[in-house]
Amino acid sequence: MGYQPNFFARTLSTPAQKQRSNLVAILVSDFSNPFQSYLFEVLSNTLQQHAKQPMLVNVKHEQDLDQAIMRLSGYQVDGVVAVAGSLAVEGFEQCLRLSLPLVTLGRADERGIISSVQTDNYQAGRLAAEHLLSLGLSKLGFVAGRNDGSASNERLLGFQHLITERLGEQALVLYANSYGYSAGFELAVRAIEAIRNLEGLFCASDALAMGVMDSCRNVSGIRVPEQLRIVGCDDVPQAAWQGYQLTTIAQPVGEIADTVMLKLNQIWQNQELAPTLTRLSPKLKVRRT
Amino acid sequence: MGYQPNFFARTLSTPAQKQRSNLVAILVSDFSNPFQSYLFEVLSNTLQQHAKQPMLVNVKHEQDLDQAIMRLSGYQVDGVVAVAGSLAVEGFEQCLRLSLPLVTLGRADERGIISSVQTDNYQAGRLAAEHLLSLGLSKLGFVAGRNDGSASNERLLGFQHLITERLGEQALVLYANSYGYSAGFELAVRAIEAIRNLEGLFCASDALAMGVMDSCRNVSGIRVPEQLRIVGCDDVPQAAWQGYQLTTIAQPVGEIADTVMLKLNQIWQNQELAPTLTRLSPKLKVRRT
DNA sequence: TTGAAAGCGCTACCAC
DNA sequence: GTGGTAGCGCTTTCAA
Repeated sequence: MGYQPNFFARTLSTPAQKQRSNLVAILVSDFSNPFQSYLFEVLSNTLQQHAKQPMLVNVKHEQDLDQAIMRLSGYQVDGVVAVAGSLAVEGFEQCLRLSLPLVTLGRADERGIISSVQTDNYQAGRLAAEHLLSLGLSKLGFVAGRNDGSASNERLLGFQHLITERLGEQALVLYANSYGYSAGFELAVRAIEAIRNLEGLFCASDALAMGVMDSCRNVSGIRVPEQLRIVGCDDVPQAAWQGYQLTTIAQPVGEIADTVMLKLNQIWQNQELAPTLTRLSPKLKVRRT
Repeated sequence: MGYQPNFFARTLSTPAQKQRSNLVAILVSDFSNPFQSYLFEVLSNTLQQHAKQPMLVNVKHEQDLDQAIMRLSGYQVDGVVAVAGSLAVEGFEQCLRLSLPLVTLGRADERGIISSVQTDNYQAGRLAAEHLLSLGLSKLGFVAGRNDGSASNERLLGFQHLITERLGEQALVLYANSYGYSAGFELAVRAIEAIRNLEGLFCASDALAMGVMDSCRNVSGIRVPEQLRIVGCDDVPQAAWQGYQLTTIAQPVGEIADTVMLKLNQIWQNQELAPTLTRLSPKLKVRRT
C-alpha cells in the first residue's frame, strides 16, 4: 500500500552481518575511456539485477581516492568495485583497512592482497597474433597503450611470443602511450612510413584501432582491411558499427561482471576469504572477415 | 584521525530539512544512447563537485519505474534527476507523491507539474537550417529520430520553418524512428536514392548522423562533405573524432548540468517552489567547415 | 501470537 | 560551555 521502509534505519538496527545497505560503489577513474564506460554500464546493470544499488564514484585524481573511500564507508556500502584503469592498485588499501569488500578490474594486484578479475591479456595477444598469422600475413605491428599498467604490456608479450614462435622474428612496436582514439589517430599520422610496410596491426584497445583506421583511410589513403588488417582489443559497442566493423579481441564483459558479483557474494556470505585473482579468457571476434 | 560518521544515522536523527543524505539519484532509461550516456557522465561529475553522491538507476522498462522510485525513497535520496529519453514524463509522478525533488531532462512536462531542463530544440532546428542555407545549399533533408518524444519533432519544426521562410519550400523528411547509429546507417542504405538528390542533411542526433555518414561513404560512395553536408545534433565526444569531424548543433551539456544543480538547490532551500521549465540555447559547432 | 522495550549511531536540546 | 538524554525508524529480543 505504498509504504517504503527506510533502508538507513534498517542497516542501523540490524546485526551488521545479516542485513545490509545493498549499496555497492563503482569506482571509475576515467570515463572518457570507452571501455571503462562500457564496463561501468554492464557492471551497474548486473548489480541492479542482483538487487544492489550502484553508486558511482568518479575519482579523477589519485589523491582524492582515500577521501572517496572514506565517504563510501560513511554510506555503509556493502562493497566496492574498482574499475582501476589509471589508478594504482595500492590506492585501494584503504578499503581493506575499513574491511570494505573490494574487487578490482583492469589492474591485478601483484601482492595478492586484493581480489581482482582480469581478462587474460597475454592470451589476448596470442589470439590476435594467431588470427593475423592465419591470414598468411607476416609483416606485423603492435600499437601499445598506456605504459604504467600491465594490460598493454601483457598483450604485447603474448603477441610477440606467438609471432616469434611461428615466424622467428619480432613484430614492430609503436607507442601511443594512451588508449584513446586521438592517440591512435596521431600515432598513425606520425608513424605512417612504418605502418605502410605492415600487413597486420594489433592495437592495445579498440579506440586506438579506430583512430589508426581513420587516419589510414582518411589521411594516408591506406585501404583497410585490403592493404592493412587491423585488430583491436576490448570489443566496445562501437567496434561493431558498420563504419568500422573492427575485428577485435573481446573482453568477456558479461562474464567479468558475473564474476565480480560472485566474489562479492562469497565475501558477504563467508566473511573471511582469501583474496583471489581470476583470469578470464578473451575471445576473437572476427568482423569484415 | 580516520573516523567516518555514519551518514545513515545522521539523516535519521536530524530534522529532515536541515541535514540530508546528499544522495542524488540519476535515472537513465537507455544507456546505449551515446548522448544519454554522455549526459550521465557530465551530470554525475557536477553532482560530485557539489558534494552529492550520484546513485545510478537504470530503468529499462516503464513498468519498473514506480518500484525504482520507491526504492530510492527508501534510500532517502535528496533528489532525482531523470534523463528521460525514452520514458514518458507521467511515470515520474510517483516522485511528486513522495515529495522527492525531481528534475527531468530530455522531455518536457506539458502540464507544468514537473521541473525540467531542456535544450531549445526548435532553435536547434533553426540553427541547423541557418548553417546549411548559409553555405548556399538548397536541397535539404532531415532525418527524424524517435517519434514518441518531442525532441525530434521540435527540431524538425525549427528546421522546416526557417527553410520555408528562406526558400519557400519544405525539406525532405526521412524517418529513422530511433536515435541510434544503426538506424542511421540502415536508413541511408534504404533511402539512398532520395539522399543522392540532397546537398544538405540535418540528423536528429549525432549517432544518426554518423550512421548516415558511414553508409554514404562506405556503401554508396557519396563523398561527405564534398557532395553532401551532414549536420548532427547533440555534440557527443565522438563527433569530434577526426574520422567524423561532424558539424553539429551542440546541446549545452555543462549548462544543463549546472541548471539541474541550481534547481535542486532552490528546491532544497525553499521547500515549496513552483516547478519551472528552463530552455537552454544550443550552439552551432562547425567542424570540417 | 502479539506487544513492549532496547539499542543501532548520531544530533538536538536542555539542563546544569 | 559541557554533559546527559531523548528520539530519529527500524529490527530483534524477551515477556506476557
